[in-house]
Amino acid sequence: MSATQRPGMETSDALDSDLGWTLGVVFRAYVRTVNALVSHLPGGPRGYQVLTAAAQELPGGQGALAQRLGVDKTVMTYLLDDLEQAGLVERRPDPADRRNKRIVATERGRATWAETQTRLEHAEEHVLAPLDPADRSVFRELLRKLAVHANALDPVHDTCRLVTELAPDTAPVKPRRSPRH
Amino acid sequence: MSATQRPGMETSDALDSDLGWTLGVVFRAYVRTVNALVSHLPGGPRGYQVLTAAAQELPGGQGALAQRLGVDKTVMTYLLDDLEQAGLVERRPDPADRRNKRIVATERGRATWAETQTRLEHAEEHVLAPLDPADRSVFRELLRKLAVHANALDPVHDTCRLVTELAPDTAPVKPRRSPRH
DNA sequence: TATTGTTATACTCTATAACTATA
DNA sequence: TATAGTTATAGAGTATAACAATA
Repeated sequence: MSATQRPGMETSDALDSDLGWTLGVVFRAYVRTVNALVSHLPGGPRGYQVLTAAAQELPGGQGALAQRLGVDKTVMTYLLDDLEQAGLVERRPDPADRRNKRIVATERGRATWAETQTRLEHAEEHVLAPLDPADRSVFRELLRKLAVHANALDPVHDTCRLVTELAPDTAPVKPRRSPRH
Repeated sequence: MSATQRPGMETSDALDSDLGWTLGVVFRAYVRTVNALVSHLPGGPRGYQVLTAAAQELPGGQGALAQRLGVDKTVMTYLLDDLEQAGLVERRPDPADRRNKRIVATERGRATWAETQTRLEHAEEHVLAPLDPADRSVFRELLRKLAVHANALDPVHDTCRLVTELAPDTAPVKPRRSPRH
Protein backbone atom coordinates (compact mmCIF):
# COMPACT_ATOMS: atom_id res chain seq x y z
CA MET A 1 0.00 0.00 0.00
CA SER A 2 1.45 3.36 -0.96
CA ALA A 3 1.30 6.48 1.16
CA THR A 4 -1.35 8.02 -1.04
CA GLN A 5 -3.52 4.92 -0.92
CA ARG A 6 -3.79 4.44 2.78
CA PRO A 7 -7.35 4.64 4.03
CA GLY A 8 -8.76 6.69 6.83
CA MET A 9 -6.32 9.55 6.85
CA GLU A 10 -6.88 11.36 3.59
CA THR A 11 -7.79 14.53 5.40
CA SER A 12 -4.47 14.86 7.21
CA ASP A 13 -2.21 17.04 5.21
CA ALA A 14 1.13 15.54 6.20
CA LEU A 15 2.40 12.01 6.62
CA ASP A 16 4.11 13.23 9.79
CA SER A 17 0.90 13.53 11.68
CA ASP A 18 -0.26 10.06 10.77
CA LEU A 19 1.03 8.36 13.87
CA GLY A 20 -1.24 5.36 13.80
CA TRP A 21 -0.39 4.47 10.24
CA THR A 22 3.39 4.79 10.59
CA LEU A 23 3.40 3.02 13.93
CA GLY A 24 1.40 0.20 12.39
CA VAL A 25 3.66 -0.08 9.37
CA VAL A 26 6.82 -0.28 11.47
CA PHE A 27 5.31 -2.64 13.99
CA ARG A 28 3.94 -4.98 11.36
CA ALA A 29 7.25 -4.97 9.53
CA TYR A 30 8.95 -5.98 12.75
CA VAL A 31 6.36 -8.66 13.46
CA ARG A 32 6.70 -10.05 9.95
CA THR A 33 10.45 -10.27 10.35
CA VAL A 34 10.22 -11.93 13.74
CA ASN A 35 7.57 -14.37 12.54
CA ALA A 36 9.80 -15.38 9.67
CA LEU A 37 12.73 -15.88 12.02
CA VAL A 38 10.81 -18.13 14.40
CA SER A 39 8.67 -19.90 11.80
CA HIS A 40 10.86 -23.00 12.18
CA LEU A 41 9.56 -23.41 15.72
CA PRO A 42 6.24 -25.10 16.48
CA GLY A 43 3.88 -22.37 17.64
CA GLY A 44 5.92 -19.60 16.01
CA PRO A 45 6.53 -16.56 18.25
CA ARG A 46 4.77 -18.09 21.21
CA GLY A 47 6.66 -21.30 20.80
CA TYR A 48 9.79 -19.21 21.04
CA GLN A 49 8.58 -17.56 24.22
CA VAL A 50 7.81 -20.93 25.78
CA LEU A 51 11.21 -22.21 24.70
CA THR A 52 12.83 -19.15 26.28
CA ALA A 53 11.14 -19.85 29.59
CA ALA A 54 12.04 -23.53 29.36
CA ALA A 55 15.69 -22.82 28.57
CA GLN A 56 15.93 -20.65 31.65
CA GLU A 57 14.02 -23.15 33.78
CA LEU A 58 11.78 -20.57 35.31
CA PRO A 59 10.02 -21.63 38.51
CA GLY A 60 6.37 -22.63 38.36
CA GLY A 61 4.30 -25.09 36.40
CA GLN A 62 2.75 -24.67 33.00
CA GLY A 63 -0.22 -22.79 34.36
CA ALA A 64 2.09 -20.07 35.68
CA LEU A 65 3.85 -20.08 32.33
CA ALA A 66 0.58 -19.61 30.47
CA GLN A 67 -0.33 -16.67 32.67
CA ARG A 68 3.09 -15.15 32.10
CA LEU A 69 2.64 -15.32 28.36
CA GLY A 70 -0.94 -14.14 28.49
CA VAL A 71 -2.43 -17.23 26.90
CA ASP A 72 -5.09 -19.65 28.05
CA LYS A 73 -3.88 -22.74 29.89
CA THR A 74 -5.50 -24.93 27.25
CA VAL A 75 -3.51 -23.17 24.54
CA MET A 76 -0.39 -23.85 26.56
CA THR A 77 -1.22 -27.55 26.54
CA TYR A 78 -1.31 -27.57 22.72
CA LEU A 79 1.85 -25.47 22.45
CA LEU A 80 3.71 -27.85 24.74
CA ASP A 81 2.38 -30.89 22.89
CA ASP A 82 3.96 -29.58 19.70
CA LEU A 83 7.21 -28.45 21.30
CA GLU A 84 7.58 -31.76 23.12
CA GLN A 85 6.86 -33.73 19.96
CA ALA A 86 9.58 -31.71 18.21
CA GLY A 87 11.97 -32.74 20.96
CA LEU A 88 12.60 -29.21 22.20
CA VAL A 89 11.08 -29.32 25.68
CA GLU A 90 10.05 -31.88 28.29
CA ARG A 91 7.26 -31.99 30.84
CA ARG A 92 8.54 -33.22 34.20
CA PRO A 93 6.23 -33.80 37.16
CA ASP A 94 7.28 -31.62 40.09
CA PRO A 95 8.42 -33.98 42.89
CA ALA A 96 7.11 -31.57 45.51
CA ASP A 97 3.60 -31.47 44.04
CA ARG A 98 2.98 -34.04 41.39
CA ARG A 99 0.07 -32.10 39.94
CA ASN A 100 2.53 -29.47 38.70
CA LYS A 101 4.62 -30.04 35.61
CA ARG A 102 7.97 -28.31 35.25
CA ILE A 103 8.80 -27.32 31.69
CA VAL A 104 12.47 -27.77 30.80
CA ALA A 105 14.28 -27.50 27.51
CA THR A 106 16.10 -30.47 26.06
CA GLU A 107 19.70 -30.18 24.90
CA ARG A 108 18.41 -29.59 21.41
CA GLY A 109 15.88 -27.10 22.69
CA ARG A 110 18.58 -25.01 24.35
CA ALA A 111 20.69 -25.02 21.19
CA THR A 112 17.70 -24.04 19.06
CA TRP A 113 16.79 -21.28 21.47
CA ALA A 114 20.29 -19.80 21.55
CA GLU A 115 20.53 -19.77 17.79
CA THR A 116 17.07 -18.25 17.37
CA GLN A 117 17.83 -15.57 19.92
CA THR A 118 20.88 -14.51 17.95
CA ARG A 119 18.76 -14.15 14.84
CA LEU A 120 16.26 -12.00 16.66
CA GLU A 121 18.94 -9.62 17.86
CA HIS A 122 19.94 -9.08 14.26
CA ALA A 123 16.30 -8.51 13.32
CA GLU A 124 16.14 -5.47 15.60
CA GLU A 125 19.03 -3.85 13.83
CA HIS A 126 17.47 -4.73 10.51
CA VAL A 127 14.32 -2.79 11.35
CA LEU A 128 16.35 0.18 12.61
CA ALA A 129 18.73 0.05 9.65
CA PRO A 130 17.29 3.19 7.95
CA LEU A 131 18.47 5.33 10.89
CA ASP A 132 22.05 6.25 11.59
CA PRO A 133 23.43 5.11 14.98
CA ALA A 134 22.72 8.37 16.78
CA ASP A 135 19.12 8.41 15.58
CA ARG A 136 18.67 4.80 16.60
CA SER A 137 19.56 5.67 20.17
CA VAL A 138 17.20 8.61 20.15
CA PHE A 139 14.38 6.54 18.70
CA ARG A 140 14.90 3.78 21.24
CA GLU A 141 14.92 6.26 24.08
CA LEU A 142 11.76 8.06 22.96
CA LEU A 143 9.99 4.77 22.34
CA ARG A 144 11.05 3.57 25.77
CA LYS A 145 9.53 6.68 27.36
CA LEU A 146 6.27 6.07 25.53
CA ALA A 147 6.27 2.38 26.47
CA VAL A 148 6.85 3.07 30.15
CA HIS A 149 4.00 5.53 30.17
CA ALA A 150 1.64 3.25 28.24
CA ASN A 151 2.50 0.43 30.60
CA ALA A 152 1.95 2.51 33.70
CA LEU A 153 -1.64 3.27 32.77
CA ASP A 154 -4.53 0.98 33.40
CA PRO A 155 -5.53 0.46 29.77
CA VAL A 156 -9.25 -0.05 30.17
CA HIS A 157 -9.80 2.61 32.76
CA ASP A 158 -7.76 5.14 30.92
CA THR A 159 -9.35 4.72 27.53
CA CYS A 160 -12.75 4.98 29.16
CA ARG A 161 -11.72 8.24 30.74
CA LEU A 162 -10.42 9.39 27.39
CA VAL A 163 -13.70 8.62 25.67
CA THR A 164 -15.63 10.51 28.30
CA GLU A 165 -13.34 13.51 28.06
CA LEU A 166 -13.31 13.72 24.31
CA ALA A 167 -16.91 12.91 23.51
CA PRO A 168 -19.04 13.72 26.53
CA ASP A 169 -22.23 14.38 24.57
CA THR A 170 -22.13 11.43 22.20
CA ALA A 171 -25.09 9.13 21.90
CA PRO A 172 -23.40 5.98 20.62
CA VAL A 173 -24.81 4.14 17.65
CA LYS A 174 -25.88 0.75 18.82
CA PRO A 175 -23.31 -1.67 17.37
CA ARG A 176 -25.73 -4.36 16.36
CA ARG A 177 -24.25 -7.42 14.81
CA SER A 178 -25.99 -9.50 12.26
CA PRO A 179 -26.00 -13.18 13.12
CA ARG A 180 -23.93 -15.27 10.76
CA HIS A 181 -23.72 -19.00 10.03
CA MET B 1 2.98 -6.82 32.93
CA SER B 2 5.93 -5.02 34.49
CA ALA B 3 9.28 -4.49 32.83
CA THR B 4 10.90 -7.18 34.92
CA GLN B 5 8.20 -9.70 34.06
CA ARG B 6 8.25 -9.58 30.31
CA PRO B 7 9.12 -12.92 28.76
CA GLY B 8 11.69 -13.73 26.14
CA MET B 9 14.16 -10.98 26.76
CA GLU B 10 15.62 -11.69 30.16
CA THR B 11 19.10 -11.94 28.74
CA SER B 12 19.19 -8.40 27.37
CA ASP B 13 20.80 -6.19 29.93
CA ALA B 14 18.99 -2.95 29.12
CA LEU B 15 15.40 -2.06 28.37
CA ASP B 16 16.75 0.20 25.63
CA SER B 17 17.75 -2.66 23.41
CA ASP B 18 14.39 -4.34 23.64
CA LEU B 19 12.91 -2.82 20.52
CA GLY B 20 10.28 -5.45 19.88
CA TRP B 21 8.86 -5.23 23.33
CA THR B 22 8.66 -1.45 23.53
CA LEU B 23 7.31 -1.19 20.00
CA GLY B 24 4.64 -3.73 20.85
CA VAL B 25 3.66 -1.99 24.06
CA VAL B 26 3.26 1.39 22.38
CA PHE B 27 1.48 -0.03 19.37
CA ARG B 28 -0.94 -2.06 21.43
CA ALA B 29 -1.64 0.93 23.66
CA TYR B 30 -2.48 2.92 20.56
CA VAL B 31 -4.65 0.14 19.16
CA ARG B 32 -6.49 -0.21 22.45
CA THR B 33 -7.21 3.51 22.50
CA VAL B 34 -8.39 3.55 18.90
CA ASN B 35 -10.55 0.48 19.40
CA ALA B 36 -12.23 2.12 22.34
CA LEU B 37 -12.85 5.28 20.33
CA VAL B 38 -14.50 3.45 17.42
CA SER B 39 -16.26 0.77 19.43
CA HIS B 40 -19.56 2.57 18.88
CA LEU B 41 -19.33 1.73 15.17
CA PRO B 42 -20.40 -1.64 13.78
CA GLY B 43 -17.23 -3.43 12.76
CA GLY B 44 -15.04 -1.29 15.01
CA PRO B 45 -11.84 0.00 13.35
CA ARG B 46 -12.70 -1.51 9.99
CA GLY B 47 -16.19 -0.12 10.15
CA TYR B 48 -14.55 3.26 10.60
CA GLN B 49 -12.36 2.73 7.57
CA VAL B 50 -15.35 1.78 5.45
CA LEU B 51 -17.23 4.78 6.75
CA THR B 52 -14.26 6.98 5.85
CA ALA B 53 -14.27 5.71 2.28
CA ALA B 54 -18.04 6.09 2.08
CA ALA B 55 -17.97 9.64 3.41
CA GLN B 56 -15.47 10.59 0.73
CA GLU B 57 -17.36 8.73 -1.96
CA LEU B 58 -14.29 7.06 -3.33
CA PRO B 59 -14.66 5.66 -6.84
CA GLY B 60 -15.13 1.92 -7.31
CA GLY B 61 -17.51 -0.70 -5.99
CA GLN B 62 -17.31 -2.65 -2.78
CA GLY B 63 -14.85 -5.12 -4.19
CA ALA B 64 -12.35 -2.34 -4.79
CA LEU B 65 -13.07 -1.07 -1.31
CA ALA B 66 -12.37 -4.48 0.18
CA GLN B 67 -9.07 -4.69 -1.64
CA ARG B 68 -8.15 -1.23 -0.44
CA LEU B 69 -8.75 -2.21 3.15
CA GLY B 70 -7.04 -5.56 2.77
CA VAL B 71 -10.06 -7.63 3.70
CA ASP B 72 -11.89 -10.39 1.88
CA LYS B 73 -14.86 -9.34 -0.24
CA THR B 74 -17.12 -11.59 1.81
CA VAL B 75 -16.07 -9.81 4.97
CA MET B 76 -16.91 -6.54 3.26
CA THR B 77 -20.41 -7.85 2.61
CA TYR B 78 -20.91 -8.48 6.33
CA LEU B 79 -19.36 -5.16 7.32
CA LEU B 80 -21.67 -3.29 4.96
CA ASP B 81 -24.69 -5.27 6.14
CA ASP B 82 -24.04 -4.01 9.66
CA LEU B 83 -23.22 -0.44 8.66
CA GLU B 84 -26.28 -0.23 6.44
CA GLN B 85 -28.49 -1.64 9.14
CA ALA B 86 -27.15 1.04 11.50
CA GLY B 87 -28.15 3.65 8.93
CA LEU B 88 -24.62 4.90 8.34
CA VAL B 89 -24.05 3.90 4.71
CA GLU B 90 -26.07 2.95 1.65
CA ARG B 91 -25.44 0.55 -1.21
CA ARG B 92 -26.37 2.12 -4.54
CA PRO B 93 -26.20 0.21 -7.79
CA ASP B 94 -23.83 1.94 -10.21
CA PRO B 95 -25.94 3.17 -13.16
CA ALA B 96 -23.00 2.61 -15.52
CA ASP B 97 -22.54 -1.04 -14.50
CA ARG B 98 -25.34 -2.39 -12.38
CA ARG B 99 -23.19 -5.23 -11.05
CA ASN B 100 -21.19 -2.64 -9.09
CA LYS B 101 -22.50 -1.12 -5.90
CA ARG B 102 -21.33 2.32 -4.87
CA ILE B 103 -20.96 2.77 -1.13
CA VAL B 104 -22.06 6.18 0.09
CA ALA B 105 -22.48 7.53 3.61
CA THR B 106 -25.85 8.73 4.80
CA GLU B 107 -26.25 12.12 6.42
CA ARG B 108 -25.96 10.43 9.76
CA GLY B 109 -22.98 8.46 8.56
CA ARG B 110 -21.09 11.60 7.59
CA ALA B 111 -21.82 13.23 10.93
CA THR B 112 -20.70 10.13 12.81
CA TRP B 113 -17.53 9.92 10.74
CA ALA B 114 -16.57 13.56 11.32
CA GLU B 115 -17.07 13.26 15.02
CA THR B 116 -15.14 10.01 15.25
CA GLN B 117 -12.28 11.43 13.24
CA THR B 118 -11.92 14.27 15.69
CA ARG B 119 -11.67 11.82 18.54
CA LEU B 120 -8.96 9.88 16.78
CA GLU B 121 -6.84 12.97 16.28
CA HIS B 122 -6.92 13.53 20.01
CA ALA B 123 -5.95 9.91 20.56
CA GLU B 124 -2.66 10.45 18.73
CA GLU B 125 -1.71 13.24 21.05
CA HIS B 126 -2.77 11.14 24.00
CA VAL B 127 -0.29 8.42 23.06
CA LEU B 128 2.47 10.97 22.51
CA ALA B 129 1.63 12.86 25.69
CA PRO B 130 4.70 11.63 27.63
CA LEU B 131 7.00 13.47 25.21
CA ASP B 132 7.48 17.21 25.11
CA PRO B 133 6.57 18.91 21.80
CA ALA B 134 10.10 18.89 20.40
CA ASP B 135 10.53 15.19 21.12
CA ARG B 136 7.18 14.44 19.54
CA SER B 137 8.34 15.93 16.27
CA VAL B 138 11.58 14.00 16.42
CA PHE B 139 9.78 10.76 17.18
CA ARG B 140 7.30 11.27 14.36
CA GLU B 141 10.08 12.01 11.92
CA LEU B 142 12.18 8.98 12.88
CA LEU B 143 9.13 6.75 12.81
CA ARG B 144 8.25 8.11 9.39
CA LYS B 145 11.71 7.24 8.10
CA LEU B 146 11.36 3.70 9.40
CA ALA B 147 7.87 3.35 7.94
CA VAL B 148 8.93 4.55 4.51
CA HIS B 149 11.77 2.07 4.48
CA ALA B 150 9.63 -0.80 5.76
CA ASN B 151 7.02 0.01 3.16
CA ALA B 152 9.53 0.17 0.32
CA LEU B 153 10.70 -3.39 0.93
CA ASP B 154 8.95 -6.42 -0.38
CA PRO B 155 8.14 -7.97 2.99
CA VAL B 156 8.19 -11.64 2.07
CA HIS B 157 11.19 -11.46 -0.17
CA ASP B 158 13.16 -9.43 2.23
CA THR B 159 12.53 -11.52 5.30
CA CYS B 160 13.48 -14.59 3.33
CA ARG B 161 16.73 -12.93 2.36
CA LEU B 162 17.26 -11.98 5.97
CA VAL B 163 16.77 -15.52 7.16
CA THR B 164 19.22 -16.81 4.61
CA GLU B 165 21.78 -14.21 5.52
CA LEU B 166 21.56 -14.67 9.23
CA ALA B 167 21.21 -18.42 9.43
CA PRO B 168 22.64 -19.97 6.27
CA ASP B 169 23.49 -23.31 7.89
CA THR B 170 20.32 -23.87 9.82
CA ALA B 171 18.46 -27.11 9.47
CA PRO B 172 14.97 -26.01 10.49
CA VAL B 173 13.04 -28.05 12.96
CA LYS B 174 10.00 -29.40 11.20
CA PRO B 175 7.07 -27.41 12.58
CA ARG B 176 4.69 -30.28 12.85
CA ARG B 177 1.25 -29.47 14.04
CA SER B 178 -0.87 -31.80 16.03
CA PRO B 179 -4.38 -32.15 14.66
CA ARG B 180 -6.98 -30.70 17.00
CA HIS B 181 -10.72 -31.27 17.23
C1' DT C 1 -17.78 -16.60 -20.72
C1' DA C 2 -16.20 -13.19 -17.21
C1' DT C 3 -17.21 -10.31 -13.24
C1' DT C 4 -19.72 -8.26 -8.98
C1' DG C 5 -21.66 -9.27 -4.98
C1' DT C 6 -24.15 -12.80 -1.99
C1' DT C 7 -24.77 -17.05 0.42
C1' DA C 8 -23.29 -21.43 2.27
C1' DT C 9 -19.64 -24.03 4.01
C1' DA C 10 -15.23 -25.19 6.09
C1' DC C 11 -11.21 -24.07 8.62
C1' DT C 12 -8.37 -21.84 12.34
C1' DC C 13 -7.90 -19.90 16.67
C1' DT C 14 -9.41 -19.22 21.02
C1' DA C 15 -12.30 -19.78 25.06
C1' DT C 16 -15.56 -22.56 28.10
C1' DA C 17 -16.74 -26.65 30.42
C1' DA C 18 -16.25 -31.28 31.85
C1' DC C 19 -13.01 -34.65 33.30
C1' DT C 20 -8.53 -36.96 35.72
C1' DA C 21 -5.18 -37.12 39.00
C1' DT C 22 -3.34 -35.42 42.62
C1' DA C 23 -3.57 -32.68 47.12
C1' DT D 1 -13.20 -29.85 48.50
C1' DA D 2 -9.71 -27.48 45.73
C1' DT D 3 -6.10 -27.25 42.15
C1' DA D 4 -3.04 -28.50 37.73
C1' DG D 5 -3.41 -30.18 33.55
C1' DT D 6 -6.02 -32.51 29.79
C1' DT D 7 -9.72 -33.32 26.65
C1' DA D 8 -14.07 -32.20 24.35
C1' DT D 9 -16.96 -28.74 22.68
C1' DA D 10 -18.55 -24.34 21.15
C1' DG D 11 -17.87 -19.78 19.58
C1' DA D 12 -15.82 -15.85 16.71
C1' DG D 13 -13.39 -14.59 12.72
C1' DT D 14 -11.83 -15.60 8.29
C1' DA D 15 -11.33 -17.85 3.90
C1' DT D 16 -13.08 -20.97 0.06
C1' DA D 17 -16.59 -22.37 -3.09
C1' DA D 18 -20.96 -22.39 -5.23
C1' DC D 19 -24.47 -19.24 -6.73
C1' DA D 20 -27.38 -15.25 -8.95
C1' DA D 21 -27.38 -11.14 -11.57
C1' DT D 22 -25.26 -8.51 -14.99
C1' DA D 23 -21.96 -7.58 -18.66
